[in-house]
This record gives sequence, C-alpha cells and structure tokens, in this order.
Amino acid sequence: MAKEHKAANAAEANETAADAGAPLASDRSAGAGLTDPADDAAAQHKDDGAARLSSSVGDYLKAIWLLAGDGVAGTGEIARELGVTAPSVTAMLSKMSGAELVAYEPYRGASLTPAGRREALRLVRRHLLLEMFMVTQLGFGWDEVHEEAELMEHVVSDVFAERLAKHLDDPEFDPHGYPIPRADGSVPVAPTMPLAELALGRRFRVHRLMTRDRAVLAYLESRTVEPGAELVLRSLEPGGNLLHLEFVGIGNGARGRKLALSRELASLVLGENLVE
Amino acid sequence: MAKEHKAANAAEANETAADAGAPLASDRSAGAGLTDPADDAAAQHKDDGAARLSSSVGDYLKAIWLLAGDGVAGTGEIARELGVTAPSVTAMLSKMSGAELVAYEPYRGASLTPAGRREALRLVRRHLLLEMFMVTQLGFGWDEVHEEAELMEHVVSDVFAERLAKHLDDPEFDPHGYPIPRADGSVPVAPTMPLAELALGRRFRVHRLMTRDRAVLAYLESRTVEPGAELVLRSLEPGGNLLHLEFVGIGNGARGRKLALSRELASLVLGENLVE
DNA sequence: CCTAACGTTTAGGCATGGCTAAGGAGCACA
DNA sequence: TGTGCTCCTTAGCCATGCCTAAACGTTAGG
Repeated sequence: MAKEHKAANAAEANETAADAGAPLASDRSAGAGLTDPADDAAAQHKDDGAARLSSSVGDYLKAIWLLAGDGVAGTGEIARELGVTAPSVTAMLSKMSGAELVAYEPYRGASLTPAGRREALRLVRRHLLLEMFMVTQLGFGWDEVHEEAELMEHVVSDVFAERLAKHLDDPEFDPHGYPIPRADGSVPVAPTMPLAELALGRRFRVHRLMTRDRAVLAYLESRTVEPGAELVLRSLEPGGNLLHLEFVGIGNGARGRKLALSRELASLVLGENLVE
Repeated sequence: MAKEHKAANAAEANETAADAGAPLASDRSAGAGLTDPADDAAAQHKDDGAARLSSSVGDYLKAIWLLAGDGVAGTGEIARELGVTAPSVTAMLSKMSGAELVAYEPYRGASLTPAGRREALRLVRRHLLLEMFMVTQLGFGWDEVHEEAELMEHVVSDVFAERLAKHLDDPEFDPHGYPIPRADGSVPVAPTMPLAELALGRRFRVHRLMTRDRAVLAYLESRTVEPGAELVLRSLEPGGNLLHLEFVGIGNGARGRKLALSRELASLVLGENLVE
C-alpha cells in the first residue's frame, strides 16, 4: 500500500546544506521579499528559530515533505495523508502561507519555504529519534512506535531531541535505512541503487528498505534483508521476475544462506554495488 | 548528582490499595447516580475506562490532586496553579463535573471522583517517570525537566509509561522522595516526620524534601540533604530556630559533616526517627 | 469549442478552551 | 443584622482547527 514517497536522491544533501546554512533570514527576504506588514508576524517566527508552531501546522509541513519533498503537494493529497478534508487543508495552507512556511498557489498546491522545510525536518528528526529510542531502549517493536512518536515529536524540545540523539549515539539512518535529518537541517545521503538492478554475480550491500509498508518491512527483516546485509545475485528466473540471491555479509550470521526475492520487492531494497 | 533512591519501604502500599482496589464503577454509580439525560455523554467516557481526555482536562485533574489531594480545591487556587483565569476554571469544572471526573459545588470548589483521581495519578506517574528519565538517562538537571515532562505526560501511552518505568527499574519515589503513583493507582507511602521535630541526640533518615521550590531543593541537595541521608540532631540554637545536625549516613560520603539548618527548612525535610 | 467530471475553494458551523467585563454569593466584622 | 470585600460565576467574545454543503476552476473528451 503506502508506497514510499519522494526519491530522496543523492544530490539532495548538498542543496540542503545550503538552505540550512543560510540563517534563513537572507533566503526569505530574497525569495518572498515582501515589504508588507505581515512581515512582522513572520519575523518573530524566525528570530528565535520557531516561535512554537502548533502541532497541526507541523503535521502539514511534515506531510508536504513526505509527499513532495522539495516539490509541490496538492490539496487533496495532503488531505488524504493527514486524514482531514480538503477544505481544512485549503484553510490551513492559506494560513501557513501567510506565515511564510509554505508557498501556496490556489488550485496548484503548496511547497515548503526554507523555513517550512526546516521545521518539517526538525519534526522528522524528532520522530525518527523517538522511534529509535522506543525500539532500542524500551523494547517496542517497529510496528508499534509510529503513532506514539507522531504525538511526541510535537512536544519535545530541541534540547531533548539533541540529548536523545546523543544518547542513541547520533544515528544518521534509522534501522530501515531511512535518513535521519541532522540538527543543522542537512540530510544524510546513502547509495540508492535498487537491488533489482544488480547484475548477475555482483555483490550488493543493503542500505535502505524503501517502503513504509509494515508487512513488507517485516517480511524482509525476517529474512535479514536489512541495512548492512551483503548479497550476491546468483541467478534470475527466466523473465527476470525472481532473483536468486545469496548472503555473503560479514556481520550477518546469515552468510551463505540463499534467498529468493521478487523483482517487485527487490526494487524497494536500495544499496550499492560493491567492487569485489 | 541525580541519585537513585527507590527506598521502597516495606510496609507501604496498603492504605492505597484500598482506594485503588475499588474498580471505580461501583463507586461512581453509587455516589453520583443520576438518571438524567446527561448520563449518555458521560457514559461513553466510562465504558472504555478513559476515552482520551484532552490534555487540558488532565491539567485540571492534576492541579486538583496537587492542591488538595483527596480534598476540595477552590476555583481561584486552580486558576493560579494553571495560569488561567477563574472563569475558565468555572467553565471547565462544570464540564468535568458532567463527565464525572470531579464533584463540583459552585462557590465551594471541586474534588476528584474516583475516575478523576485515577486519571490524575496516571498523569503524575507519567510526569515523574519522564522527569526521572530525562535526568538519569539524558543528563538534564532537575530544574530543567518540569515543563517538558508537563507536555509529554499528555501524549505518552500507558504502554510507553510502563516500559519506561521498567527501564528505570520501577522507581517508587523520585529523587526528592516524592512518591510516584503506581500503575494500579496506589501510591507508595513513606515516613513523614519532619526533621524539625527530631529530639536532641536522635538519629533521622531523610525520605523526602517536601517542597516544589527549586531554590530550596537546590540548597538542600547541595548540602547532600536528600533521601537516604542520615543525620543526628546535636543541638539547637536557643529559641529552637536553628538545628545543628551531623551526617551519620552510610551511603553518604558526607559522614561526620556538620550542618546548620533553620527550623523552617527542617520542617520541609521529612523522614523517620531511627532507633539506635 | 464546449461541457462534464473532478478537484479545489468559499461559506457557514461546531467544539474546545481561553479571555474580559460585569453581576452575584458568601463571609467577616461592626 | 446589615455592609463591604473578596471570590466566584454568568455573559459574551475570540482563535484554532475541524466539518459539510455548495459554488467554482481546470482540464480532458467529444
């Protein structure tokens, strides 16, 4: 079902380092440089980094990020993602547009401004850190933590998030390989070649399971197809819809084990082609 | 700094077992048994044990508990505690009264019903557990965690709270000796004799610093007056307004150290008179 | 080029939870 | 037994964020 979203591609992180580096005052005045009174209200939000956005606003920002990344997300799309009706989205987008968090064009959709993007990444970061904490320290399963992190991400402070990050050893990727935005607003990058495109006999290291579908994640993990695992493509079923793989990973207790995987799932497994 | 404690005393848990034992269904129907139409709305809230109370409602319940425990809290008192105006409190109390969370008598005040008490304790438990986590695992200072826990306590689930409790080793008291309500709704008890009432030459073990004043807490802790510390009253200033004490504790590195304490502060230090 | 279908926006409401202003209860002291 | 004074409540209002119903833009097919 839920297909992963945006193809966070390699190039991404640099571009972001740029926005993030920009103290975001210059950006805005250039990009949306208005001289109207509304600027005042907006200014407050920036000076101190984020004058407490409501959690609803945060949800919208995050939804836009997940749906479109740096592109444009449509009203209906956002409504579906958040489980609200389209009119609610229209109203909220107008408001957020006024606060310079999104660029909104009626009937077209909304995209994140640098400030909105920054806030969205802050939330995603919190979300992933909280999930990791719950799983690694409290013993939750990966399928139990999403909703709770969803709530908590809106109330934890910057300081809490950073202390938690340190407590977790500053992870850059979650256990499925999903990149955890950094505190400075940049996003770690990782190899993105789909396992499905691996050539015969070549060796592949898994970096990311590109899906939000829990059944798929659970299936892959039960077979130790997870970040760090190394595989070799031994053969293909005629037609190419089934891959016969073999584990060759080192840390993996699975060395030598065989694995059959459909092309469909293999295309969700991202990683890199290793030189032997 | 943050010292563990969990001096879970032997006898404890009984008194509370009584209240908590009451499954709160019987209580309510007997106590407030109305037959009017409003019952419907209220009924929904009870059937499933607590149909997600808003965080505001929770704040009110907690405030009443902190201010009055099982007694009656006045409108103004609650308003001050929560930082809202009196009319807001009146309105909220009426609503909560309808939901059978408090017993509200206009112009008199409100007290918790069993259901309200249960919810208040749930929140207090979460609050204290979160504070302990932040301090002991994330390295926060005790004076930094209150507000954040205040926010988080409203969003963490039962399961999260219990897993966190286990992660923290099921503490029964926070580091200031404040009792942490148990998951079953009972409250640990500890000795409550004020240090100020100690007789000359007698030995005293600190169990609790009975104040929320941060300056006082910091002052006492900087002198290692904290749960577990053991002191002997050596002499009194004429008039009895100053106590000359000496540390005799075992776990305490402070053994033999002298301490002068005003009667005022000594009355905030609760504990027990030890037989020598 | 026009029109139907779809998605989006406007209009009008509702619930929550807060506020100020103004009137009423309760109590203490004369 | 009144008379203040304090505290509490009632009345009326506002902001947020959601909803439904209805009008409107956009776009693709005839």
